Amino acid sequence: MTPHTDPLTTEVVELIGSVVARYHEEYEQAAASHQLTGAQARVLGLLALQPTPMRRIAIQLKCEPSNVTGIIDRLEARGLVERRPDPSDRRVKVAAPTEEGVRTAGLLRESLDFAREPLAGLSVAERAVLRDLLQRMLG
Amino acid sequence: MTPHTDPLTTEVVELIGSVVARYHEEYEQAAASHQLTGAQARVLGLLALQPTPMRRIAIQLKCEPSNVTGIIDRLEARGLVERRPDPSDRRVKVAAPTEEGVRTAGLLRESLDFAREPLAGLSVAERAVLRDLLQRMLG
DNA sequence: TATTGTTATACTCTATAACTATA
DNA sequence: TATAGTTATAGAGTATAACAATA
Repeated sequence: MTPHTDPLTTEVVELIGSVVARYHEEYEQAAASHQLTGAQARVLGLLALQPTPMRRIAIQLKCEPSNVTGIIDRLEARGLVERRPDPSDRRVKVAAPTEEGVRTAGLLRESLDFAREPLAGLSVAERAVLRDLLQRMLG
Repeated sequence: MTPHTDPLTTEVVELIGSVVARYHEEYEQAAASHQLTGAQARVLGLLALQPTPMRRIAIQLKCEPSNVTGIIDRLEARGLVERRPDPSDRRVKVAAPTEEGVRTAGLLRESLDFAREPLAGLSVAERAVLRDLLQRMLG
């Protein structure tokens, strides 16, 4: 019922906190190495998977739609993203990465060494166990 | 050498991304439930462990010292933190939580359900395995 | 001279509310 | 009338540079 009171759980909680801190640090660093903010890098990563309407970006970022306007504005000013009309609904604007945007998203992904490097220290079997435990943690 | 190219590692990397996203979401939510921003909650948590000079807070937050001034200003205006002189060096100001700050930090810690709830689904042995794998990942 | 904390400035992200153009 | 996107506004975090007080 209250596993957070036992020392083992506390230890795991703190380790997760460390993983989160490290992940963020390296993510921001990777973004900065391409002159992008974290939010810009996140959006560019999304769009590299699939061109996306403004509204949907806001949902995926869990932020207000008005914020997306600015983020896309800045990515567009950098030539990494463009707004396209949606033929089926003229209210909608679909954000899509330009060629350079796709390239930058690829580099960004490669420079995210976080998981690659530390996971190299784990065997295949251990990585499989980690995957299963994380999956169960996330429900 | 390049474990990120194999599907298993990719899966683990994505799971870690999910853990990070969920951790942040719940952290911000817990902070907001006490009318605090994430940065304010983080600093209050630090100070609850130990009163800390401004400079040191900046180092622990990995940000510029000038930012800490504003964060402490806002916590001080809320009566959660106070600045104390350091008798041994009159340049230094030590930020310390007030009584209410200590109380708020405690409530904050309790409302961080993130790890408590999902970890309840793992057995003690599984939590121990998870702890060991995370420790090795973090080097 | 070097260090601590602050101020001033500028940019980005964030939420809220009001607006427009479509539907 | 409802929805998609934008604009306007205000608050918070961030970095940079310059400054006062102290070491």
